[in-house]
Amino acid sequence: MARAATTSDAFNAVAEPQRRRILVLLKGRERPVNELARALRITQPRTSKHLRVLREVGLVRVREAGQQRLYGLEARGLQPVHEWVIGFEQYWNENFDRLNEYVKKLQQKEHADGKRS
Amino acid sequence: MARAATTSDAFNAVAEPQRRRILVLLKGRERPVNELARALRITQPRTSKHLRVLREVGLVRVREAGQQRLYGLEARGLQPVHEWVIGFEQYWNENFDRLNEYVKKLQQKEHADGKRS
DNA sequence: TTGACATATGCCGATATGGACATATATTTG
DNA sequence: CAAATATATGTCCATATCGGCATATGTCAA
Repeated sequence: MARAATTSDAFNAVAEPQRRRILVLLKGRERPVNELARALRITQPRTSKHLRVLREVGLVRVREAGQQRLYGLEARGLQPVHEWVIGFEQYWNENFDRLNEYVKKLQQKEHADGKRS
Repeated sequence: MARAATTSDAFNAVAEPQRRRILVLLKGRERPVNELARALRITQPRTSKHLRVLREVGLVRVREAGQQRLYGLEARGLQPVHEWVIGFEQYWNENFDRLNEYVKKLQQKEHADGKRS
């Protein structure tokens, strides 16, 4: 077998730096391809290809506007990523460390109390 | 130029399904390589390679324990991902839509009041 | 219709990757 | 030390990409 396809879901689409930048640029307002290309300082073809990936995984939508196409953010597609990551929040949060210590102390106390009674 | 390296940051490390599963398995407790391999039903070498990637981007830490190595979650490495994604929350949240409508109505009201006064 | 402008695609080259296998390296035991 | 157990690595294969370039497709204006 070979390398697994990587441009098939939001996680992979977002793994590409340029694509992340595109999404950031689309916050708030739609933009035509050339504008994005200029902003990112990359060629138009490359921009179109990234946009295609983003479109295929549902992170952007297109709207025809005369001779140009306006790309807009489809943020809902980022929810799976958010939900997955948020599942780890408690593990990096300082509060978690404190809670952990607290629980530890509590257990020691319980232990002591247990012995005592 | 050629393809950009993809296993150099958390975003890319997490783009791989198996690696995501490994991280999930490491929530709460450390685990030796073989246990992970069995749980994921993938070969040990493959598991070690995924762990290497995760280690290089700082998402897991290793601890020698006799003849085995215990891998533990280093959730802090996921913060950049979380922070990036959270920046889009308002755009997918329904509340945002409601807030938007609310603001719009408020502005109309202000407008009306302005006219009236 | 022709020309200018905006995008999308196809093709090629260089390289990164995931996976399977065999094997090297360590550590613990007998 | 030798055997067993646990991991890490190197090699080979097939394929997925990213990027550049040339070019096809589509749209609007004169």
